[in-house]
Amino acid sequence: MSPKSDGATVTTAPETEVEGVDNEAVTKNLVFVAAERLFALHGFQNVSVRDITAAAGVNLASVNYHFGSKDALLYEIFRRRTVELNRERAKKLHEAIDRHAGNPPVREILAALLTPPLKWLAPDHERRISLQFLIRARSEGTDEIRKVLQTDVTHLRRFSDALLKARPDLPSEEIYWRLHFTLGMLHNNRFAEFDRLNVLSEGATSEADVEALLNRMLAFAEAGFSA
Amino acid sequence: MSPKSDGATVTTAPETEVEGVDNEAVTKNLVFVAAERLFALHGFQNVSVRDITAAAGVNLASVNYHFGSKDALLYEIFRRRTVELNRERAKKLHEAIDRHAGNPPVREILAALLTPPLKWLAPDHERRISLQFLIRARSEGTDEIRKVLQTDVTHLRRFSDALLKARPDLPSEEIYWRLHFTLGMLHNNRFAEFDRLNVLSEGATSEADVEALLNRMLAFAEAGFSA
DNA sequence: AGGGAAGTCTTACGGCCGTTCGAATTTGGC
DNA sequence: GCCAAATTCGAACGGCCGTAAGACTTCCCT
Repeated sequence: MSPKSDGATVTTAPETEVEGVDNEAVTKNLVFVAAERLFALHGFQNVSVRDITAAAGVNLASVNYHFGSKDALLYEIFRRRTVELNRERAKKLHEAIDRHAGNPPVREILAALLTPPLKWLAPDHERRISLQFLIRARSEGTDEIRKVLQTDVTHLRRFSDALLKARPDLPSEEIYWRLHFTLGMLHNNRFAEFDRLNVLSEGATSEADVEALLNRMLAFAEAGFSA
Repeated sequence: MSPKSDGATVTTAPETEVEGVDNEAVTKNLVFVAAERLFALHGFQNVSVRDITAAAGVNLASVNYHFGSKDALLYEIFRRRTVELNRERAKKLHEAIDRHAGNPPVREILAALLTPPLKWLAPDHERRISLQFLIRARSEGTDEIRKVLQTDVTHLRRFSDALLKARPDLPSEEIYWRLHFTLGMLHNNRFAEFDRLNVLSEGATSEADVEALLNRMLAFAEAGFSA
């Protein structure tokens, strides 16, 4: 039987790295990791199922057997990484809310939004490629992914609500627009854009120091919210 | 003979709209306009040569006859629109430089950078679809386009130089990063992102008022540069 | 040890793609 | 009106793609 559309058969957290010893679903993980990397580097349309299975060292039919289709594979990677990233963000946001009696300042809200993805961006972080994947999937994904992005704003609303409370003096539309701008800054962090920036600055900029990049982005965005 | 790789045969400004009456290269223009629209709406990989020629009402072979290949068609659209946009930006920048004795303030530099694309974004502007095309081509384009974007930073350097002069107190790397952030805000202006924003704000935001959007972006970015 | 489920493998089908070719047609100069 | 060049047209070629079918192997449970 084909294990399509289960999502719950693997009970013990199907992480990227195989836990402990070789257990079940080794092939599925190999496909998942290889596909994520290739999609992130070359885009969804430019990577064939044959490319994925060859890079993973598994049989061609593995993608359709374990995920149902190429589209479903993309969607599953997108879903898992999005959930993972948003969980980190939500955790940081709630910590900030608790720390400030339910009404954290703008900078802390933005830090909860930006810190997780920027940490993933670190050169040695195991989720570095995942972040590139997510950025790409946002604009190059399938119709289903695009529909989810446009429809499901529950995660984002947590942050807009917090910002509305932190700056009740601002019109709500102003809050939404500035959040939109901030997200634009974040989503611009693609490898290609960094390369462009490095050429422009003649090597004076480096995205390797993500701590400094985070501080810069926070300072820029916070100032924008204080305008 | 096939008119590949000429670029100079049409001497009288091959604009989108056919000038005066029907002259030469009508088919080429039909293909150009149809391809630009389809690429902007659905992405390069998701639009076939057959889609383009069908939408343009011309023969299938027209793309290869007039442009050489599908890739070359994409590149020509990208090149023409980029030149057009950057010319408007450079004109505004030089006007600002003349107005301020060679050293315009940050806001005027940013206005020169952001005003042209935001004007194109107006609902009734004839370049509205061109801007969407350019934003898409930046991340989904061919290797050649990506190479040009990364290599040719001469246009961008005009703005970074002006910003360096306007804010000599800031470290140069700081200028480059903030310019990078500002461009990220700009490139986030895709239809899909506007839709998402509209859902989040429950209709409170509207991208139709590009004048207001420009002012918001300028205020945000200028504040970011003043941080 | 047996048997069924789960997974892997080879192979190939049908389809859409970009591109090309040669013929047909139109255009422009004389 | 003629001829040559430019353009348009119909048709097809070769190729890569996602997916499925069916045989085969491995694993696990009783």
